Amino acid sequence: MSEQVERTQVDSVDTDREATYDVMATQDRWQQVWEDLAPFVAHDDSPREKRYALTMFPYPSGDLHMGHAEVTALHDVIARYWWQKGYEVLNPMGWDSFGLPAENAAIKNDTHPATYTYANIETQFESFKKYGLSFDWTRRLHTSDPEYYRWTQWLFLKLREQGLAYRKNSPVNWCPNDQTVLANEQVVDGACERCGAEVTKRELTQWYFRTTAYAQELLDCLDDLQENWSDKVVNAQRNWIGRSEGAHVDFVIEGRAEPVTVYTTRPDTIFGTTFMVVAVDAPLAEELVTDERRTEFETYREEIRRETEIERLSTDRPKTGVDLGVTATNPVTGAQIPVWATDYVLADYGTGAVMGVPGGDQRDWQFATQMGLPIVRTTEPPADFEGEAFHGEGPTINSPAAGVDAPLDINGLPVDEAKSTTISYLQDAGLGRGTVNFRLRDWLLSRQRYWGAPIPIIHCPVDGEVPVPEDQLPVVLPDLRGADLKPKGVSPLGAATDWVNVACPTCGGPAKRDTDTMDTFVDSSWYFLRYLSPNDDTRAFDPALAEKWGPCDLYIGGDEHAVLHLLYARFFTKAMRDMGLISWDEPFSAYLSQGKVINNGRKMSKSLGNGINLGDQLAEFGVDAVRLTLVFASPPEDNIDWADVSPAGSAKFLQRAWRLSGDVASEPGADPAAGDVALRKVTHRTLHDGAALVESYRFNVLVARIMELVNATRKAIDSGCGPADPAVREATEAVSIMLSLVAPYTAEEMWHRLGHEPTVARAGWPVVDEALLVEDSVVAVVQVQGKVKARLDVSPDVSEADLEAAALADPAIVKALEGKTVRKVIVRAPKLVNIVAG
RNA sequence: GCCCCGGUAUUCCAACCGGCAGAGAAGAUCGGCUCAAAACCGAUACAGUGUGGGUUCGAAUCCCACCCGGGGCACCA
Repeated sequence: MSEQVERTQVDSVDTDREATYDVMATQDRWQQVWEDLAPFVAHDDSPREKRYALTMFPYPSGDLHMGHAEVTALHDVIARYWWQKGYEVLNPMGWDSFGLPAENAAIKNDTHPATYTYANIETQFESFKKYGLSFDWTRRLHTSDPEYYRWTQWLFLKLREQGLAYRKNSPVNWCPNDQTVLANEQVVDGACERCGAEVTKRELTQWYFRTTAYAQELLDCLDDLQENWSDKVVNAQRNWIGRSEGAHVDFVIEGRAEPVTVYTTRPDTIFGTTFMVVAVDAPLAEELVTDERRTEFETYREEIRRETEIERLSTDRPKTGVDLGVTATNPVTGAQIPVWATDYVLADYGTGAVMGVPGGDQRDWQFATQMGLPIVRTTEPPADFEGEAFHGEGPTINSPAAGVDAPLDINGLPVDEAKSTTISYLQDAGLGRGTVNFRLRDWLLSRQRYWGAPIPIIHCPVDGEVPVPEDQLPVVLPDLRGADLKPKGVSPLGAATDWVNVACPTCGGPAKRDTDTMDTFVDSSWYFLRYLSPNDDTRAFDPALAEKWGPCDLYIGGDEHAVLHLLYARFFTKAMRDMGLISWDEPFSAYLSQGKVINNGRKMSKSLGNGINLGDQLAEFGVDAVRLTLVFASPPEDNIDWADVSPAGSAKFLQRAWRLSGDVASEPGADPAAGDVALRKVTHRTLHDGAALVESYRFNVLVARIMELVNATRKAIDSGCGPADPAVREATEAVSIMLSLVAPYTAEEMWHRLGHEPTVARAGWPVVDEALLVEDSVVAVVQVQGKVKARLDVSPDVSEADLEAAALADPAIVKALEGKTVRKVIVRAPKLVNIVAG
């Protein structure tokens, strides 16, 4: 070979090295190619093993932001990995497009909520495509489409048939600003979760889903989910469901046939019950109050109703209440005790009535002190106890008190035994029974707003509640816009007279439509099933497809939905299973919660002026660098502080990786077996470990390992085996494939420069050569008293005896042991020897 | 108050079943390249793992107590 030719080759390599990677041009080129290739369409009839990857679909408010960028970047790592590993991957995306912001925007701009909604959806759709995600866009859906909410309404009717949707009158949370009721879950610290206004109570007839019917199962299944769900979320759900064990105890009321049942978790303290308290807003209080006390009671009740939740929840305020004028009989002591109404007892928890045990409950203590009621301790506190009520462990006392003749004696028993003994006694005597209670309430789903799925019920004066016949679904929203949507005391649908008045489907007489819409969490409780056949106009979803694709193998989203959305979707799944629509118990086999993107230690907000605009970041650093930054910054669950990370550093790394593809001097298909073994070992180790890292969601470490391989390849090219070695090609191809999970544009460009056809996303994860994972020699550490004194190069399969001998023969060890007696030698071949000497 | 999770170089983060505290990155300093700067290449420095005990031949890792931070529940009887 002439010198001339050699120099030309070198020159061309050098030119390539100097060339810079045109990020923006690359993005434009490959986006178009991918659109034509459609490599991520999931085929229902594929023989390959399925994987269902799901990310929480966005609400269409404006364009995508950093939060969307993070969750989808993380999600895409898994989805793309599954494709590379040979699975058929279902990875759909859509929009949760009903909701209040669109309605508020419509009022402000005098338009229809759909205008705002669908314009934003298009904006976000274009941004998603630019962002290079592996979504199957053929399955796109919007919950605000009549074709979608038709099936939301259908499911509502199915649930109603099962008795899982019902209407009841009760005090509910009311947001005076949004002019709508709120679910318990949407009230945070007494304020509306959405707008922050102080929530008040209103007595209204509303629709509920009977989530409590599944309370125990929702709790039990968490044990299995625990393995593949974030601890945080499992814990939050457990707390939310709030199971407690206790007893129902019946108290006979003077002059009343029916006893009043109370719920208590401490039946062992029953001897200390010196009064009874019922919730002031419970119907029971109204029933019990004597005529002499009625006026006083009603005044008090009005006072309480006017209070906001915030006032009611403040814990250190004085206890209030009214004596109802009746007495109850303590079932074990026979004592006559007064019955009071108060606001510190909740109407909708337990039975709405409580036995007042001031000696064992701080709230009762405060109440008793304030009202001058007697206090009896029933658990002996430790000698140094300085508090008021005592609810800890200790022997039971005064149960009964000295000299009192009672049918039950639990004195001296520890709390646990005292409880079970009391429950057995109550059960035998027909005075009560052991029971379980949940904090979880039924899900209030009615909303007095417009932009949601109308509840498909017609109210007929003759036939009552009549479901809209299935063949008349969907009940389409009337065309309202602008001022029609303003809160005015009656809901927008209620004011749409033409729409409201209909013929009763049963008798044909005049009737009215239900004027509420459903909470948007209903829409998102089943969308993962609609993705299976989003255009099927004959049914909500195909059970056969649910069988094939479900449940979701991984769901990624934010913790803000840890209790609401996830719990509701779990409830829907169980209900649908019991209706025979699906066979699985849980919708999401694994759940990964992603952290937030913050800036400078604070949440991004307009008022702080610390917002990071996604579009600006993409324009400055390119899609891949932003995605890489988000994936590399921290473990997925942790928050990312944008001030701590370096998208410029990511861009730099991508350049480094890209440059490798220009340096490779062997032809495509070059046999790597002939290549440099040292580099091949790094490549195969990285492929092997990389797969495990993805599967355990340690994406940040995966990136670090790819960086390591890039560094090793760079070194091999510059000062090792050189660019023509086939191991360099093998390594660079591996980088391209692994990088395709995080930085698809760069990976595709590299793949192309390596002489391959698109798309690298479907190239397949290279098969790892096990032989290359074995090390020729490893470093064994020799410690004396736990301190490292020598290192030995040994074979990985060295015997313990040989290793020990080698260690004791090492000059440094001999020196360290001078004048000492070896007492014990611990050998862990091939890694370590520890010599204990003295 | 109860329940979860976390605390490792200046910073973000690694460290498998207890076995050399450092994989990767940011920033810093120095050097090479350059008329110069950026980019690029190379080198260097920086922690004994929140605190105090315990178990162990050996602890970032396991146990106990406490401190700090994040999250959930909370007048739920």
